[in-house]
Amino acid sequence: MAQTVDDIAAHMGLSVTTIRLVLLGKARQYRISRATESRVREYIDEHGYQINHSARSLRLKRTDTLALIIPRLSNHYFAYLAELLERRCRQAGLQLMVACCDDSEENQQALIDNFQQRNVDGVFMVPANAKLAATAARYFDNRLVLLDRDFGMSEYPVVVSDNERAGYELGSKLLEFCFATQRAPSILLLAGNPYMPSIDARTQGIKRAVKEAGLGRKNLQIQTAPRNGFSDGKSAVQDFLRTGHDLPSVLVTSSIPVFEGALDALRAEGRGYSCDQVLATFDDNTMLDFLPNPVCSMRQDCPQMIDLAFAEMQGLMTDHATIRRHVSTLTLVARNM
Amino acid sequence: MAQTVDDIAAHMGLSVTTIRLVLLGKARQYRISRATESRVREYIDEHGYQINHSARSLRLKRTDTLALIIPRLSNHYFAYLAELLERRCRQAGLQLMVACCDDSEENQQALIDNFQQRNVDGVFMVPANAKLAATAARYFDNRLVLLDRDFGMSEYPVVVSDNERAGYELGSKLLEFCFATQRAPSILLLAGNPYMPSIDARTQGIKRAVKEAGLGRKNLQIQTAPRNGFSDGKSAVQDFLRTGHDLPSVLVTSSIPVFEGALDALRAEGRGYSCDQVLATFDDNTMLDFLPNPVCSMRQDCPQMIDLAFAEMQGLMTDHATIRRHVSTLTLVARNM
DNA sequence: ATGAAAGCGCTAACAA
DNA sequence: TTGTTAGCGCTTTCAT
Repeated sequence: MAQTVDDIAAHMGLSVTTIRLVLLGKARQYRISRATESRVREYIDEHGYQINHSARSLRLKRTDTLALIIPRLSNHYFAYLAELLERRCRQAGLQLMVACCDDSEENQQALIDNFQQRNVDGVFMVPANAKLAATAARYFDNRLVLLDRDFGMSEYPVVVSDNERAGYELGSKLLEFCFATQRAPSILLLAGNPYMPSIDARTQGIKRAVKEAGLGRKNLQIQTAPRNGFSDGKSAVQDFLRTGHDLPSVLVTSSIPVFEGALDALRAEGRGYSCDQVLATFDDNTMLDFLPNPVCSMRQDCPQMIDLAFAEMQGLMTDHATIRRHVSTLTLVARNM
Repeated sequence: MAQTVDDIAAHMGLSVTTIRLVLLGKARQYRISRATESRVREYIDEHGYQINHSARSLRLKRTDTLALIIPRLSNHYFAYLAELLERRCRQAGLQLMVACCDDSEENQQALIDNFQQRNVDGVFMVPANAKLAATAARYFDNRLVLLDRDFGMSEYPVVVSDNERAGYELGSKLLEFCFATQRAPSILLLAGNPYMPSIDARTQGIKRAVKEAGLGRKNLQIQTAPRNGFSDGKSAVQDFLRTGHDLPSVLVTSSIPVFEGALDALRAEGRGYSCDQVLATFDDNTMLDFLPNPVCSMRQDCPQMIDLAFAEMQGLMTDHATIRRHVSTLTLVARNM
């Protein structure tokens, strides 16, 4: 263990106050004599001093620590959010603790308990459901910012993407492409966990695009899956093919992991899959640029989302700012089309 | 703030010891009367109790917290390591703090200072250089496990992949494929930051494969870049093409971000790039399955690496275990070849 | 079978 | 211009 302020004071025959004022750089400003100040500075330069954060936290009832609860880091979207938020926190002198709940409600509750015990100053979270968000708000005295999923609770600040509009734009673009290239305007949407507001909004957006194009329900087939992972995409495709359906012109997935699982299954099953198959997904990935197919993706503006979320948190930690709902715009990225 | 043990004791007219013994489940085992125990249990069930971790840490000089320092989370390899380690720590009742140093030595030093002040019990890190590893070992009383990069310091436990052998296997496979498909046996290696031991080992492995195949230096061209990011891959390709070289049959990259940058540039520049271009990279990505080219990758065994690393840390935190160097084996994954 | 008290290292209020 | 002290909530040791 490093030296404490008491140690230094004792060794130098001074009081803790004197040492502390020098340490805080308040020496000149307040009252310490030049001589004393430089003596202390020298001693510290030589022997070093590292503050004990546990003690400071106990005293101040503040840990300068924030938490981020996400489903998983192996999903690039969440990893990128985590990277951006970690950097932002660090720049502000705060420590970020990242934890994954694997989309399990029990895990998320356990994490909330844990972060409460560890006295984190505030929490960013991708809520598993509305109830957990409410619990977290109570535990953390409303220093809570919700990310990615909007359960419609106006009591807490939330930062989401405009998923309905994204679905609409994506759907419109895809149908337009079908008409332009003499493809049948038929879409298969693989939706992981339709109970999540973000996934549902995306679905609704696509439905609206189909409807406004004057098309009907046979032009849009929807295959749902319990979650948003690789295996969900895979089994969704398998389930779809098993029913004897032909593959529609366009395949849309609700997230990158679902996209990967779906393509994996498609390539294995074969059945009419080729480079002509139009692919589309929500979220983005550089590798999509390199596929031979026509590929379309809706990219979320992660830097903006994190900026907004962090600003909200800063508001909550200082003045009790107004609670706001931020909706960030997605960008359509089209390749080979 | 939640209730403290003192609060509960005061409210119930008991002493803190009594409350604590019940809380710890040592009531029966020790001496508390059944009546008292159930009274206390009821009270706690009703009013709840969350331990104050700051106070506990101060007293015990132990935070039950570990740190992980990696270059960045937007690289899937590191994100996956982080996810696995976070889960492993959580299962052991420990908190993991993940921080990104962006491959900057100053950032890494700052993070080491920060984690020292926060009294973390141990640190996992991808060292930027040998000196920083030594510093960290001093700061954290040797509770340090190095990951991914082996600077040859036998004093500290380290978990790495067998990069030389991976390079050799990858090189051999690629040359073999060239012969089998009547391609000229020529390789271009794009190596991000050749000063990193892992990258250097990969390079040496490929060199050995070329040599053992009876080929010479004109069969292996190496273009280096300062780091291992997207822009490095991009500029490496641009630099290579600018010198008027033709693109060799095989393009190998030292990491996925370099791969992405390289392909991005290739597709833009055009010059002889097609689906016939053989591609290869270290590290793995599901999307590689979907490229039309012959693609080869060397996949690291992240779960095993994290198991080994965590076991080492547990050793360091209990008995002072022997310092070990773990070398994990990579798996070759070939597509369309 | 239960209680009291010291002390971890820091901060802030109050003395001198 | 500098010093003293209480107390944050917990754990541990020693008394009753």
